Amino acid sequence: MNSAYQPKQIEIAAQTEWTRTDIYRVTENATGKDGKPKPKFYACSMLPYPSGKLHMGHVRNYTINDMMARQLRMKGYNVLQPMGWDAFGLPAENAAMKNNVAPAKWTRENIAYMKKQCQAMGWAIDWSREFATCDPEYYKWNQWFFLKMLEKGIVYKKTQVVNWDPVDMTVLANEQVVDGKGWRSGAPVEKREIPGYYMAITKYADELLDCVANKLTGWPASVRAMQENWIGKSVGVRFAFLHTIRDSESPTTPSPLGEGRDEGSGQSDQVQEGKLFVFTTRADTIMGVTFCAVAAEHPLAIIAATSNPNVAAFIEETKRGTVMEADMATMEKKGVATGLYVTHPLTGDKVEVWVGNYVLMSYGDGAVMGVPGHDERDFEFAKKYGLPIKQVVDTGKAYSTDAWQAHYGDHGSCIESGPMTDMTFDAAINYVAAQTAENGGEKKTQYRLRDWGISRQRYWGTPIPIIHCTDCGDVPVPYEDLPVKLPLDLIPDGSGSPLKKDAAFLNCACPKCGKAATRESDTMDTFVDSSWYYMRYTSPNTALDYHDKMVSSCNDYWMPMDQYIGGISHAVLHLLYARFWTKAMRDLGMLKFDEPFTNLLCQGMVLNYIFYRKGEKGGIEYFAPDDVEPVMDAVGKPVRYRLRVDGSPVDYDGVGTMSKSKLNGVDPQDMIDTYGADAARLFVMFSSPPEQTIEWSSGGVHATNRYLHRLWTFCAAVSDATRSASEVESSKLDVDAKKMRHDIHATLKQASYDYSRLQYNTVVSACMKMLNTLEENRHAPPSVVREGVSILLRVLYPACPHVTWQLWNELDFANQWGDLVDAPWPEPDPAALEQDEIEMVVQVNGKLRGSIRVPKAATKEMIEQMAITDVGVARHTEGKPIKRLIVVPGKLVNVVI
RNA sequence: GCCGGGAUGGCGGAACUGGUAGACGCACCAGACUCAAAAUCUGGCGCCUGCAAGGGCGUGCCGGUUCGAUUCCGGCUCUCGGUACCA
Repeated sequence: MNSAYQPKQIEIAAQTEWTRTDIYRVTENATGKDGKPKPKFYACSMLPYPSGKLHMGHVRNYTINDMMARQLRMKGYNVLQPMGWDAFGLPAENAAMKNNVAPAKWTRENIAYMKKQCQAMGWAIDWSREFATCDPEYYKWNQWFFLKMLEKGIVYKKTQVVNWDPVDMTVLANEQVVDGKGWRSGAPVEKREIPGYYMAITKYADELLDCVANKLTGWPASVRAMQENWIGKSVGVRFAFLHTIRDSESPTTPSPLGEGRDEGSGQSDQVQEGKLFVFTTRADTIMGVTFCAVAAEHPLAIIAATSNPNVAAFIEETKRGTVMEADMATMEKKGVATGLYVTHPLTGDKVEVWVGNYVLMSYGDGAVMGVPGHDERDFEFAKKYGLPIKQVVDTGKAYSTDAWQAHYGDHGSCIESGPMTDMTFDAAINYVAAQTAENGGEKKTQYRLRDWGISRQRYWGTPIPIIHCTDCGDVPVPYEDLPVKLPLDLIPDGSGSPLKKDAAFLNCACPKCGKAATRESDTMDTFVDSSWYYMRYTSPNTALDYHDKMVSSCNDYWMPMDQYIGGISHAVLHLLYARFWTKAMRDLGMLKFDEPFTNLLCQGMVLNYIFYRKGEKGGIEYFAPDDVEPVMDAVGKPVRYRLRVDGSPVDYDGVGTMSKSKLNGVDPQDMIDTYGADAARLFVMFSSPPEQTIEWSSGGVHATNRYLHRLWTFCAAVSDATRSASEVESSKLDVDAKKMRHDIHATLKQASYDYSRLQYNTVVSACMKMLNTLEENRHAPPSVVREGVSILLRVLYPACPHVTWQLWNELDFANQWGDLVDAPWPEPDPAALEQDEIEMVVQVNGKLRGSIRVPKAATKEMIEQMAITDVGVARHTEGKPIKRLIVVPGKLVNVVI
């Protein structure tokens, strides 16, 4: 065999052979060597956005997936590992504007390049199942399912609030808002209400929550907690303050927000005449109400604004700014009195209505009762505007209205509460619900979760299959006319969707009356695409029912998915939408299971430095870290940064996830070109455990490269001597050979355990230890060396499939065990793990003072005797009485004095 | 703001259920080989102290539980992810 490791040559040869034999293609009827069906294992990663090049997050994600898939295949599973492209989305439109190229062309070219990179990485992907979400064959089913959900009432239309750029005259994504300003225009962003389609995920709130607790046992606890908190179930009372307020301009109460409301959130009758409904989890504090606060969009606020200029001005002011929750929650709490009064349902007192910017229209009824005595936000608000603060709950601790204290929000017993005085929390809640029942009051469950708005005023997405007819209204596109195809040659210009200006797309006939009509120009949120793509993979396009069904019959074999892998950034939105979508498909009779992902691994983010500069108009421009260099002070600490090309200054914005928009992604191609895919894969796996965030640094790739060179050189050196070595006979080995076998098998045991808990960085450590052991014992009996090499190659193979595959063949293991891809996973030999003597450490008062070697069969008394007579221990115990002796078998002795 | 993570040598990280802190590597230092460099090989490497044997300190900060705490509990700091139109 060649004496030098040549990664390029080896990797191309291996990949060529794998492609020739189509070795990673899987079917639903695979059988093992015993003729029995193999158990299936579906291991899938979140699909990449084709931004141009793979970045390190992709390499990490798909190598984790690949290690799992390859190891489980060796363990006898029928493993599916597919790949596809999340091809719709904003970055394609940005690239189109920047380079004057159509999103379709840009996307397709990126996919072609990134697919080559995937293949060069040697991932064991079944490419026969590949597709892109911008394929009409795929997004047709987004449209089909949208219409099915519309029929079922899961899809409905209402208004939505969006970020509006008044200069570019366009809707902005949250990401396109920087410091409250449009990213291109630099103009302050405003809120604007427009119509849109919604999916009623809140109808499933209870089931989604219940399954988090009872079915998602293979998910990380942190993700389950995040989903629970996101759904945010709270139990309380919804009741009304009565009033006689009327809009002076119209006889009936207006509904400025128009058509529907989130039915699941129970917001259907908030504008009911004469009643101001509020929801509260603290009905026990109802006697402490000193004001009511409504959102700026609330009907009472709108009515007040017609006659009160202060209110009108305040409502106008709240329109400034963005729709982002982080902005809403951190801004200064402000309000204005309306001069309107409602009646307290229990006391009959007059309570003034305020408009507050901290009241969210999207939660509950868009109105709250103000109890400054026991709610921190209300307390702040009351202090600011001089409203009365009244204590009505005794928490057993001192109370003063001077400053808020955490215990004011605790449960206790009611005081100064008239008929409710001395009531417990539960009694008070029941009492309020009963007393307000006559006017619609009731105990109620409220969710923080909102329905999913899917309409986007953008070009590069799935067209929403609706036709607007002046006579018939909104008409669904007939199923036989699907897909509504997206034109491929448009180039956006930054001022609204180009679909709105494309007559060929827009103009059509109404399916109902045949008159001229207009297509809906909004497209779907890309989370729609990612809500079910993993089921389309299971339906290979060779399947008979692939073209006329959303998912083929093969989906029943592969789903639910055994292991899903992806970034922690998707812990809530994507993973919640996918769960909802699955339940909706189930309810349409398409699936037999409730949850799509049995086990979930959330890999940590790969972070890199972020550099930017503010443009003249106020917009922001990002720079790639590779194009930036630091300027050092005398001590060698970076004080500022500049562009390499012209020395102009740029600002440093800390570290953050690698993203297309921030230009801080790192292309792995240089690493692959210099060291090969195996070294790159090994480096990424070695550098940290899968779930941990990593700050990118490339220093260290050459270490894994060095390791693979050492491995090759070692195998070449022992090749001739060990090729025809016999089986190990453990009883005939000398002490050194036994020790070597023990080390190899103990390390194998550890590595197998680490594979099972997906801790791949220590698997790599184990491989390094094994090579160290082999090198130190290169003159051991050939049978023992050969066994050691056979174990090392199989443990390393899932991480470095090319070099190990080549060595496996070179050393003639293939004849013995078969192709490495399907070779049996090695098991540690119990005989090799046996040890005659065990080393135990001895502590004095918990501090390490010595160590003893004890026979395997030593009794507790023998161990204690050896421990207290140890020299290092005696030095510290001299002259002091021993109070206690703690023996942890096989580990340590602690002498307490 | 709210929800969920994280913090261990100069650096990446290890330590499985409360039981030897720093495995495995990187960087660095010294030596070997070389005309020289690279590569490779050997040894050293938490901090302070000591000629050494040894001793003291040490897992973001403050406190607690325990024979024993990186690990459990309470309170902080900084940082990362998400926050519903980035994907």
